[in-house]
Amino acid sequence: MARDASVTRAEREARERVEALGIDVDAFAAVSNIFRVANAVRNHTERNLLSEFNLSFSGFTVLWVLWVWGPKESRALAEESGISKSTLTGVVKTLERLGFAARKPHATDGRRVFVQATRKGISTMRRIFPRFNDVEAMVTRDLSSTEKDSLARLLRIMLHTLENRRGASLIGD
Amino acid sequence: MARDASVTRAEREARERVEALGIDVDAFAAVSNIFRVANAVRNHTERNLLSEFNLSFSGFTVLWVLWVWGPKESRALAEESGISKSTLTGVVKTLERLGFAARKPHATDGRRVFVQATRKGISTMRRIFPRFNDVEAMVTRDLSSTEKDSLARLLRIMLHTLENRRGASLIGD
DNA sequence: TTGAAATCGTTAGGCCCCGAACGATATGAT
DNA sequence: ATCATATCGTTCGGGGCCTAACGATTTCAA
Repeated sequence: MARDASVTRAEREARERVEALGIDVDAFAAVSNIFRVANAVRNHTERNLLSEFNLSFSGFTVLWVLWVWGPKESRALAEESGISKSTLTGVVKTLERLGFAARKPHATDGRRVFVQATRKGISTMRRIFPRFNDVEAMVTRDLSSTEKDSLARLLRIMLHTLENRRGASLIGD
Repeated sequence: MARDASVTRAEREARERVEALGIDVDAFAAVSNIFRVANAVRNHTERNLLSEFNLSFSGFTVLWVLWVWGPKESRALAEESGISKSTLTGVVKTLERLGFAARKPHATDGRRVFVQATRKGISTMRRIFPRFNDVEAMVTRDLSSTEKDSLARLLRIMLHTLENRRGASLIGD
């Protein structure tokens, strides 16, 4: 029962309503389930873990990147965190207010700015990350190790497709 | 090369930095890749398709739910769309302003409100959805049909785990 | 050397997003 | 019939999120 992965009622309804339109149902099911899971896990984590540290999911992500990669310029930090430069400005402001991160001007280039985690930010991450990983383990606990691997692999293929995206008619970068 | 699903540099860095902490690396890889893909596809769709109709991703989702399910009460509509009641209030306001949805009071219960798609909303969805599905097909084009099925199935297992979540110590619903 | 073009991070404006608190309405026990 | 309780959708306050436009700085070609 814990492994019951039957198609949900919502999915079935959607298929019936939509099948007449010549839709790629496999792609639809895969992608819409990605959104559902991401949304659910994100909300769950924000409510039950990150709120304890006054961190948004994005704030956590940015701090995590700084923890793993060390100091980083704004542009690269934004890209690595999956948010825009302007959003990063606000997120870093919040992290600064919380004492988790600090700005540092570039030595020779007056335009650039480095962002780095403070000691407090690093020690906080060391406390949060294992608990974050506990959530990751919990939400995947009904998958075997092989299945987790397989899931990650299929998603990596999609990421690769998105990065080297062709098909300009659809995408228009 | 299109199927190159090698572990990304970011992922490798993260593993090295994090392995000492007794982390469930499989869970970490699976979940973080879900976030990456969801984020990328969402941004891509908003920029390249939905902006043409002045729709946010949430606006699109809500309208989609109304299209598939028909009129729905606010509370259920919010839940089905994966957003909170208060967020729904704002999204429906926007959909009303665009002429895509309308509110309708409940016949006997003065508290409840139905939301339904307008004719314009429905005809717009009929135009958007096939193009949305084109994007879904594009981002999954390097997966076989079997792999798409497998991906959707693994994610459904996770959704089921999240719905029937136990482990109150971690989750504290 | 100087001025056009590129690139940096920030700001402005608009929507999304949440939890908490609220007024309005309905329910249910007395 | 009354009043406590529950539930409805909305409002409020504070962030996150985007694109477009901006000033500041750097680069590079004439």
